[in-house]
Amino acid sequence: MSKVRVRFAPSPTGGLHLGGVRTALYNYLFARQNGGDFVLRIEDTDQTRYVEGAEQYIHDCLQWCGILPDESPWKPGEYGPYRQSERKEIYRKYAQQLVESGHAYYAFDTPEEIENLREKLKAQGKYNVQYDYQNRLEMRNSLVLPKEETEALLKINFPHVIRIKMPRNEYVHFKDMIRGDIEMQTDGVDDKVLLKADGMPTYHLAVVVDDYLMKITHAFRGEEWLPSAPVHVLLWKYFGWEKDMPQWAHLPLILKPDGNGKLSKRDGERLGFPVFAMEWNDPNKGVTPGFKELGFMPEAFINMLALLGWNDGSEQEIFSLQEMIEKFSMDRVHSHGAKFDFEKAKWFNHEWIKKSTVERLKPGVKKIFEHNGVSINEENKFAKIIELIKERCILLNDFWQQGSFFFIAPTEIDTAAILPKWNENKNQFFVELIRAYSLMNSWSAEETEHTFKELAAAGKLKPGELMLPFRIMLVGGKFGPGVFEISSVLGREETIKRIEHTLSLLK
RNA sequence: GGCGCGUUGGUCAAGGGGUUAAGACGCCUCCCUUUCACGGAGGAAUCACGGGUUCGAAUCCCGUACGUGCUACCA
Repeated sequence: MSKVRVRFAPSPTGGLHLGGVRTALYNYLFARQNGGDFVLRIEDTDQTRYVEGAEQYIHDCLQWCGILPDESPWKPGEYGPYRQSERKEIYRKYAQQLVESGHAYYAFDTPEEIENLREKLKAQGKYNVQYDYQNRLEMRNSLVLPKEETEALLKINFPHVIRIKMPRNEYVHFKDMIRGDIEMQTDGVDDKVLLKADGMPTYHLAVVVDDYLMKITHAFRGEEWLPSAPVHVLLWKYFGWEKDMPQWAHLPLILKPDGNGKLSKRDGERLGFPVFAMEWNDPNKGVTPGFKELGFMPEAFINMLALLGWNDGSEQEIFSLQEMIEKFSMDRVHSHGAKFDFEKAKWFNHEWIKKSTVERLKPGVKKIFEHNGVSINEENKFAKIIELIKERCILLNDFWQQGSFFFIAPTEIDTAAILPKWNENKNQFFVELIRAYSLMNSWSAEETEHTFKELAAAGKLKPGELMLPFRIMLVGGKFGPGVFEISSVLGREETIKRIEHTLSLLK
């Protein structure tokens, strides 16, 4: 049994969306689980859609997710190059081999001629408007042209493609790791172009040749590839590589949360959530933020993604990468698409924030604070703050909203929430509280609470009615952890200053 | 239109001939907390439809409907 070898083959045409990351993740899990290799290959044969910088971006996304493969396109590697544009010559050689064996042919039809064919078929009311066994003999290709003419055209480099000659009325069988045995008839598939006029291969030729040359044992891709799978299976056969054909798995689609259809970038914009792992800066279309920028932890992101289409059969929902490697199995991946639910995605992140240690959270949270103009000098105090507020943060960015008041005195005090029940007795209480606090020997949450309650009892006031005003004085509004915890972190001086400030506002 | 794939609460889903049809998200009620969360208890809500097979079907088979994908010199 040869070593397991999988590949992830994105095309550098835009941001890395949810489905792409999930395909990469499943590839990664499978490879790690079996002690195999995970190859990253770049499908950049469509030069019209190629976007500068997308390769590096894909690399960065996978790195952020923690699932970078062993061999990247930037290292030569054992089976490189990994950019298909750099393998151009290889594909031509194999395509010609197919022509020689009679499974493919040269086609010299111009785009207009193809268009004419389509128009003609439509006019005849034909259902299948495609270049196939029914009409290939009426077209301009090496099947009908005399040998000399074909050679002459090739010699003058007349624009041409190489098409596969799809057999008529044959059945192609293959096994899908998720769907089981699949049988498809060849008639439904047209004579796919294998090599384009610009010399680049199409996906159909490139996957087969690359998977063979790179010794791929398991090929996982989106469900949208299922209809053209017979072409690929046939190609493996025509090349005589049948025994090396990888095992297939066609992954379910990720669908729009509302309505129907595949999740797209537009849906994210429309519904207000990201669809890319990381911020994607399209040179033509501008910046689209990703899960990372929104404050997702990579652990939560891949956990959520993995569970969108797979579970281990237990009630467990929170998995670390390591646990996923241990428990993942392709035969428990669903065969149907799943609608993406952003609320659930946020729940995963919340769970991960709660479960993460302060040490894990610290660097990221620190960056957010620094981004907001607060530099962290006291590590211990910062750690205490994170511990105090992490359970109420759903996204990493919430740490700022939940914790900024520890560093910056609130500029807006919600006095409207205090005023209705405010009176002279309460005012007096806080004046005395300031004095009592300034006389305390030490400063802890327990002690400030004790002093607070004692003073309230002395003034015959209910502590409960005083705690809300106190909270608002310290944080500006009705939120945050326990008030005495807050004042203990804030320190005596700052606590008193904030009480005084609000008191002056209430006059 | 053709072909492929699919269909368990609003969403993610377990379950693969006998179950009171798990669990999670979201929603609602209550408790805890005189903030907000966290936590705890409870609630509403589901086997697309029609035929078979069977003593018995969410589960197996067929059909229909619906959804989705492909039907490019895009991947």
